[in-house]
Amino acid sequence: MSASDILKCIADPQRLRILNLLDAGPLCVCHLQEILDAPQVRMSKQLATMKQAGLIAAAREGTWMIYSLQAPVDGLLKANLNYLRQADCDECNELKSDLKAREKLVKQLNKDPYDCPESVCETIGCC
Amino acid sequence: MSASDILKCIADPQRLRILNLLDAGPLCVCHLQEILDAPQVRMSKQLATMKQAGLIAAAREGTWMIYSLQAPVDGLLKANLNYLRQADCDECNELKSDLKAREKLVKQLNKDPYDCPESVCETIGCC
DNA sequence: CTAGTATATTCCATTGACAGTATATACTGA
DNA sequence: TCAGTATATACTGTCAATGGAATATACTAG
Repeated sequence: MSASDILKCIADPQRLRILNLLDAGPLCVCHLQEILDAPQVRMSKQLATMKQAGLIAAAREGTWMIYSLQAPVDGLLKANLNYLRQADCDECNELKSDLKAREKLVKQLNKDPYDCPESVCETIGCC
Repeated sequence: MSASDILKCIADPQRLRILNLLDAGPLCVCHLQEILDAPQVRMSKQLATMKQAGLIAAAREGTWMIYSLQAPVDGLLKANLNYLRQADCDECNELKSDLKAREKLVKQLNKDPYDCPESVCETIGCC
C-alpha cells in the first residue's frame, strides 16, 4: 500500500467523509449510509475499496457489519484528517458537521436502544 | 479549488515528485524532465494540470518556463509534503533522493553557467 | 425451512485520466 | 525573415474508476 494509493482513497470526497467519521469511532454500514445520505451499493463498494487498501477493518455483528479504521491508523491518513479538521474550506466544514451528525445519531440510539443489537451498541458506544 | 482536487493532484506519484521539487525552489521544465527522467509531453501536461488547479505558477524567461509553487503555498499540500518527507516509505525515500538530485543539478549548473540563461540562473539560484 | 434484514457482489454503461504521436506556439539569434 | 530551441496543445486510443440495477450472500427469528 503506497502513499499514493492512500492519497487516492482520501482524495474522494465521500471516502474522506467515511474515514473522518470512522476516526471518531467504529460505525456500521447503515449508520454511515444515514449520515452521508448515500445509497447502500455505493457505500458498500467504497468500504470494500478502503478495506482492500488496508485503511479500514470490518467486523460482523449478526447481520450488521461494523467498520473501523485499521489499527494502527495510517500516519498519512491521520495527518490529513488532522489538517482538514482544523482548516477552513467547504469540505473541511462538512467533515465537522458530519462529526456532529454522528454525535446526534449516537444520542438518538441511546434513547431508542432497540434500533440496533446490543453488541453493536457496545461497539459504537451508543447505548 | 477543493481539498479533494488538491489531494488528487498530490495522489499521482509523479505530480507529487514535481511538487516536492518545486517546494525547494523554482525549476524550469527541462530540469524537471531531467531529474524525473520524464518525456517532455508528460511533464508539460502534468504541469498544466497543476497550474489549472492553482497549485503552481509559471513564469516565462525567454524560451524557458520557470515553475514554482503558487504563493501562498497551499496548507494541505504543505502538510502532506512535510509528512512524507519525514516518513519512511518507498515513495518518501524517492522524494528525498529527488531533492538530492536537485542539489546536484544546481551545483552542476554552477560549473557550466552556459547551460541556461543568466536570468534563469538567478531565479533558480544555480549560478 | 421460511421470511426478513443487512450487506456484498456481479454486470453493464458511462465517464475520466493518462499516455504517446504529431503538430503548434513562443521566443531567440543570425 | 529563417532556423533552432523550449514548451504547449490537439488528437486519439486505452484503461481504470464510478455509478446503478439486479442479484447473491450471511445472518436471525419464527
